[in-house]
Amino acid sequence: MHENLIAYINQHTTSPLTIEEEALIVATFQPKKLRKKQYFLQEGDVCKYVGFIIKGAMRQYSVDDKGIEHIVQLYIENYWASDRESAVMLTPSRYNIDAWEDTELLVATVADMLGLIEKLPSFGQMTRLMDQRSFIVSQRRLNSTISNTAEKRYEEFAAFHPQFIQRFPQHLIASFLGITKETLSRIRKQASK
Amino acid sequence: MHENLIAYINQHTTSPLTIEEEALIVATFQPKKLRKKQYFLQEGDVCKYVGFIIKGAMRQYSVDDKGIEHIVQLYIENYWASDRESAVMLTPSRYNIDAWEDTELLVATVADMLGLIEKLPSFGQMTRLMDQRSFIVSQRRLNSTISNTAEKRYEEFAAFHPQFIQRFPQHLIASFLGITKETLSRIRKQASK
DNA sequence: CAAAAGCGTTGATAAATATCAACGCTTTTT
DNA sequence: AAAAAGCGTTGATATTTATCAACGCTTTTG
Repeated sequence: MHENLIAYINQHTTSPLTIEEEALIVATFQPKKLRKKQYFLQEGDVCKYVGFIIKGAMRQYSVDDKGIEHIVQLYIENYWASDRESAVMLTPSRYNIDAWEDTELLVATVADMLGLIEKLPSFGQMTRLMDQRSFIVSQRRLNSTISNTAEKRYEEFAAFHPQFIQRFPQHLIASFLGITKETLSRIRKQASK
Repeated sequence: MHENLIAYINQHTTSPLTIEEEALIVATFQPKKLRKKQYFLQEGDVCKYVGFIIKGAMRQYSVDDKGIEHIVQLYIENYWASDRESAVMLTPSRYNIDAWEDTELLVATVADMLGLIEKLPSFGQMTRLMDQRSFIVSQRRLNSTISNTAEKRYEEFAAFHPQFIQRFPQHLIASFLGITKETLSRIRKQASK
């Protein structure tokens, strides 16, 4: 169960975890299963947990006045699910996070994460890298959104994230790209000619 | 000159810098002046420097096939200017960063920054916080972009970033929001009624 | 197994936004 | 001081994207 997480940490650090450190990781992260559609975080709650996905797929989204969902993040295996904004700022979340497929997670509290960062240099290094990469990916996506047409955005997305295309239905991809499902359907029709 | 930076670090850490640590900061960060329009980073170069703005204003932008600039970031006093993507991944930057006003910076190399993070716990703490906040701000902006109309996006931006509205011309704000200057002009006209 | 919900597609139409061109005003450059 | 460049605005028009409604197919649910 925890092997994936250990391997993941070791891949993202310069010095691998010692046996004792591994034990601390195992003791800290609790396995948890979510059924499809089950919430991991609900809008309005302060995010107190971080989940590492062992198996499954999740999504993070806001809901506007009209009740329309807007996907800000898609998660699959080896991704960290949580609302960093809420967890860091200790503010109520503007997002929901739920399971799109039945999902197995390893869960730690935000407080536990801070403790691990203190105690394990490797863990601190890994989370720092995650923070940096999250920003990088987000900025790229932002740049793509303000620079490109919907069509180009979809092409780029499909090229760089084929895993997501296979895994999530089109209407979620459309939402992630900031367009309607109808528009995406038409874009794909055009492109296939 | 370095007082702003020292104060900034102390504001973003739990334990203030010691005298020795302050000396190390001062020794590491070199003052640098940029004239208006001067580049701090050019597209295609690997970002090797990080600049803390003492006085002035800068912008970071990509240029598309048609030669149109798309602003991904605006910087003023107490902001850190750099392309994190290029600096972390060691890849050629897709962005330009230049001075919008005459600007005074304190500059360190990316390598120096890594050294400081190793040596000074406070500095490590501060940069971690910066990484987290950058992501948070970016994700908020992304959510706003995919969820709202141009009008709402501008309202939100004006409400949360009045400093930028005063400091940068409208066509840069428009680009930052992902719309044309004409559209922003019309939005403002509407809103003023 | 039947009913319902989820998904992708298509058509007709409306709304949002971009494009192109022109103008007046201010600031910067020569 | 004159010329050029930068900025914001407006009008006319084109393009992109959203909205609303309907349909067929598949998957899930009762």
